[in-house]
Amino acid sequence: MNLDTLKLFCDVVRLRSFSRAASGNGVTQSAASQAMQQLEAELDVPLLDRSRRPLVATEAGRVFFEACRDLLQGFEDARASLRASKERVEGTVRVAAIYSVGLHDMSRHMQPFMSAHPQARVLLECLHPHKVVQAVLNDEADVGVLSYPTATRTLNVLPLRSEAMVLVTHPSHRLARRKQITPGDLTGEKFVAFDRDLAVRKAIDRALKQHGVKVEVVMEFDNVETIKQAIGIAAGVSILPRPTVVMESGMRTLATVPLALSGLARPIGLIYRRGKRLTPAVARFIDTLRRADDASEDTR
Amino acid sequence: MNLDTLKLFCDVVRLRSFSRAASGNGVTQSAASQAMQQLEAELDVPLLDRSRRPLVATEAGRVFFEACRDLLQGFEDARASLRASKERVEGTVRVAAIYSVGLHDMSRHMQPFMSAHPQARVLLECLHPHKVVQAVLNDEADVGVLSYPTATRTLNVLPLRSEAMVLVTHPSHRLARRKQITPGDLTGEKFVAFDRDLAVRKAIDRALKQHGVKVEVVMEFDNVETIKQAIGIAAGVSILPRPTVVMESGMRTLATVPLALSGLARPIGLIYRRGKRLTPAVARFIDTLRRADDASEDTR
DNA sequence: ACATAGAATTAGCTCAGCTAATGGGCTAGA
DNA sequence: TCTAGCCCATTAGCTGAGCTAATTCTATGT
Repeated sequence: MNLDTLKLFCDVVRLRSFSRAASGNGVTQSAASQAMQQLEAELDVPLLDRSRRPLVATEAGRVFFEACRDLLQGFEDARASLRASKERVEGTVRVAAIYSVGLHDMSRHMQPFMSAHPQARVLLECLHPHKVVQAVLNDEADVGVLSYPTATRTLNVLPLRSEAMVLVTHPSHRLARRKQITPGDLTGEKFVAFDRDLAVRKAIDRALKQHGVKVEVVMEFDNVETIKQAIGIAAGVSILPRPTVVMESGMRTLATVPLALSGLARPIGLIYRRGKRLTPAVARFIDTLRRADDASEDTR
Repeated sequence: MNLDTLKLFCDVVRLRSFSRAASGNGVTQSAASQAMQQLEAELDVPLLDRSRRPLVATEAGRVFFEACRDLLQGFEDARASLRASKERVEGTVRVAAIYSVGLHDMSRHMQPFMSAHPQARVLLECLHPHKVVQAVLNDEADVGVLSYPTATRTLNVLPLRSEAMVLVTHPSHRLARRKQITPGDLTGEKFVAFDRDLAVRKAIDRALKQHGVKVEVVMEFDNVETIKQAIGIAAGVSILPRPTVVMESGMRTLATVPLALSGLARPIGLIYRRGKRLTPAVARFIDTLRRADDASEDTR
């Protein structure tokens, strides 16, 4: 059962003529005649009364004509809505980012992309690190931006930059004025840490242990914002990526001190599904991100 | 664009599997794969995300799936309603009859047909003679029953019977008591005639003229009932088919006298479109009619 | 009755779409 | 991490559904 046949049938009924309907559909009169006979055989009902000139649809033919009309209309509608949704998705980039990157950097990087591609849409969602990975795996996001990205069988990684880690303290803290500190200065300090299951926590712990430093963990949080608030009420110090505290540092609400802990830096990367064929919009978005981070490298 | 392909697509989405959908539709996995690729190419949109196992529909795929679902449902509905309408029409006989036959005979003939074929439906419509022909020509009736039927290129005739014509008078008329009359007895009588454009009028005029009789036409009507009413008020006499006045004759409200006008009789016949293939129901109905009229022949 | 337009029929061909066989990529379980 | 198994993609080759061209048949108007 072919939609072209149904279209042909509708035209035959409308035009009351096989030959005109046929030429209208780019086939011969013979083809139309055969198609209609086959249709009638398939449905086992005479649809057209050929004993009159010009031919007319039978009762059944009229019923079927109405139905076909609606059917074809419905199909065209579906096609149209598909085209529309395609346009929409084509120009859309769905980004899942961890809080600390999303809140500080993404909006900044998105500006040049948006102005360069006005037809494109960027959907940014800030999530817990684990959720970022899940979102990309479930194809709820085209790309994910997170720290300490790890490639898997299904995920590709594109390193973006490496963020320097600094000591962050309350402005009145004894170390706040120091130009530089050594690992040993931190011994015994009250420390506001990341949650144990975060990669950044493990990296910091490893670095401290490597330098033989032992701190007193007083609080644990899963995001930078809350840690900053804790430092703000002088609950302790912490080690955070520099880009996440530039604003507070500038406003003197928090103090930052460069840290000489070898190998401690937070790598930021971009992940996407390995198999996935990237749309032009997504490809250009990734390009924009890489370009921006190459220009303002913020390592060490 | 094939409905089978759309069905296959729906099954693929539902079952989340090419191979299961394929075997469900009686084709190989290869065929399904090719069909889906072709569908996606046709619509220029990826409908299925094959990079995950089990596969899932893309956003566009889900949209199209919904549409296809409705489409296929709609088609099946149309098919079903077609089947239903076929059944209905199959068992229906649409009869168009002239008043004088319809009112007196048809209901009588229909009884045995209906009881023999309880599933059948008979629609009887009583019309003006010209309208009877039109109804059959326009396929608004399967068969027509009328007097003086004439075959044409498009109409076949099946003679049913020939009705004797009798003189009909008011009971108090001077000729009412006569056993038999000769043509000459009618000379100068006030006469209630059929309309000039009716075949029966022409037949009566021809017969009277043939016997050199001249009557005084005082009224003209296009149907037997009105003529009978006119006779009932003693407006004049008339010549009518005997079957149309048996009741009035029995009740002595009108008088009937046998008429010796050679060649004057009203033939009743059945007409149907020449090209038309008669349904079993119509064929059996015609059969019933012929049988009944053979049994109770009412000629001369 | 004839002419004409338009549908049915027929024979033959072409390619859309199928199968069978094979190759490649997820995914799971050791 | 490696491997087995399942599932989809790909390819080559074939078959018949559906097309065209040519002819015949039929309804209708003159």
